[in-house]
Amino acid sequence: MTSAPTWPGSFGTEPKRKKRTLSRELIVETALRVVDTEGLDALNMRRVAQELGTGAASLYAHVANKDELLSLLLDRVYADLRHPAPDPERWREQAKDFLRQARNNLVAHGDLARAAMEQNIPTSPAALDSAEAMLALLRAGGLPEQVCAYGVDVISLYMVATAVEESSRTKPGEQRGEGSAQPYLDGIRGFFGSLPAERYPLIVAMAGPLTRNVGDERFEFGLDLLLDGLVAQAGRTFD
Amino acid sequence: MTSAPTWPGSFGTEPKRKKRTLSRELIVETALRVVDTEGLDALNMRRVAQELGTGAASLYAHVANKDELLSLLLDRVYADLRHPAPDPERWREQAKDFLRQARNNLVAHGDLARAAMEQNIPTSPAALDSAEAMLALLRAGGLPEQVCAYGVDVISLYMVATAVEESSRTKPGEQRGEGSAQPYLDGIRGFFGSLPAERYPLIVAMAGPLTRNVGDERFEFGLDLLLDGLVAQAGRTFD
DNA sequence: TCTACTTACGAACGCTGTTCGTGTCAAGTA
DNA sequence: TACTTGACACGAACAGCGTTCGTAAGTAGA
Repeated sequence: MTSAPTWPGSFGTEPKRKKRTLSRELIVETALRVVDTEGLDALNMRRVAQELGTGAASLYAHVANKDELLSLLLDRVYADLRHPAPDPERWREQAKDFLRQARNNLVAHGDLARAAMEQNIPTSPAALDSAEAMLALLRAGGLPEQVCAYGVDVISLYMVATAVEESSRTKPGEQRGEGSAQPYLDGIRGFFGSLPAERYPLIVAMAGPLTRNVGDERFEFGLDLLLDGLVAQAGRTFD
Repeated sequence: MTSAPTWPGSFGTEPKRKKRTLSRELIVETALRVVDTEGLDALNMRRVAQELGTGAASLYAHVANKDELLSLLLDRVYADLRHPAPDPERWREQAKDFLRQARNNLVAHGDLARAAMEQNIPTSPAALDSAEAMLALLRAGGLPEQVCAYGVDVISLYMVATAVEESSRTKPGEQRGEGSAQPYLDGIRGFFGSLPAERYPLIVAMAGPLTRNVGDERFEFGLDLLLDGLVAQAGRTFD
């Protein structure tokens, strides 16, 4: 097919094509989708730009750099949390529910948790809301201020660390499900069991318990451990 | 100065220069030095090769890739740990000593802890030795098998996570010391204090306790919390 | 001496984050 | 209406990084 000739400056020239419109929110949502489907390591400026039908350089009008994009991603995810109204009679169960929620929320985005590990101090709006909510629950439980202050740190570290741990057991972009970690843990179990027993008697003997994978049992164990341990610090003094 | 002419194949030819000799151990030690002085982000194959007076490609005869180098680095660091002989009468104090040792050992290498976060299951010789030692201590305390199995996971996560947290408060390559985290925490304290009190009443009111920085108090708090909490799980049943 | 294997390592490749320079568009002003 | 300014869009290019490929050198064994 022969293309029609183009006449410069002729009457009725076709109007210039409108530039596409980006926004910070659009970029963040797109980046989150990339992480969800392909994992954190697949997230790069070109990949996000490709999804948006533009070039990587275009993103820099809206986000300073990739680090900022990651911060925005995390804040976006933390914004999905619902904060309970503290009830002194039920603070403990509320705390556990909230932490389950927080962890599931983070785990739902696969290995994004790895980025969360590097930004543990809450500085963004949603993360601060989350920290405030957790503090409120611990205070509702009547724990002393300093115990709550240190406690919220320990608890947060645990929550994020377990999310990282969980994500390392599934493939990037893969949805976490009942058996998603099983193949990995089976492999570890086999590895533990095959170690030389004279050097690692306990690991070999306990390969099964070490790699036990029953729903959220491991996380729940940690929650009880943390809260029992926290309550036990109520009488602690600080110089 | 006019250079002396070079005669090909002449008598008394100067012997060929000997190729330098690398080794996996040398590469690991060099990489560790780079991390110690410049931080984890400065660690790359070219940087290590430069320190060794060679090219990055040379390293690949000894390490498969950068990931393997990181694994070797961590194993190298874990190898510095001394493992206590468990004493049932003192298992708890021994556990705390061991964890202090493990954390200080990791923290001594600055932000290398971030790499440790991504390899939480012990698979290398030294890490396995460490896990075995920790298990031995918990078992010496008479705790049930499954409690020890899950406990060693929680404790390990906490130890590594706090090392990561610690490293995020000092500059890469900077030695951790008494006041190294103070400027950072002062900044956070100021930030917390300046937040809108109607949205964040507890964070604003507790800015001081939240950013309290007294020696290893925060870590020690976590140790007691964890061990108290662990002991409290002794009677727990698992389906 | 020759062969085979191991190690050493430069050049080059693909990928990633980011900057620079140019173009486009919209709003405001004269 | 024409011009100016600022914000946004975005290709080309740059520097840096992990890694591979091909070639060279050294060593051990036959």
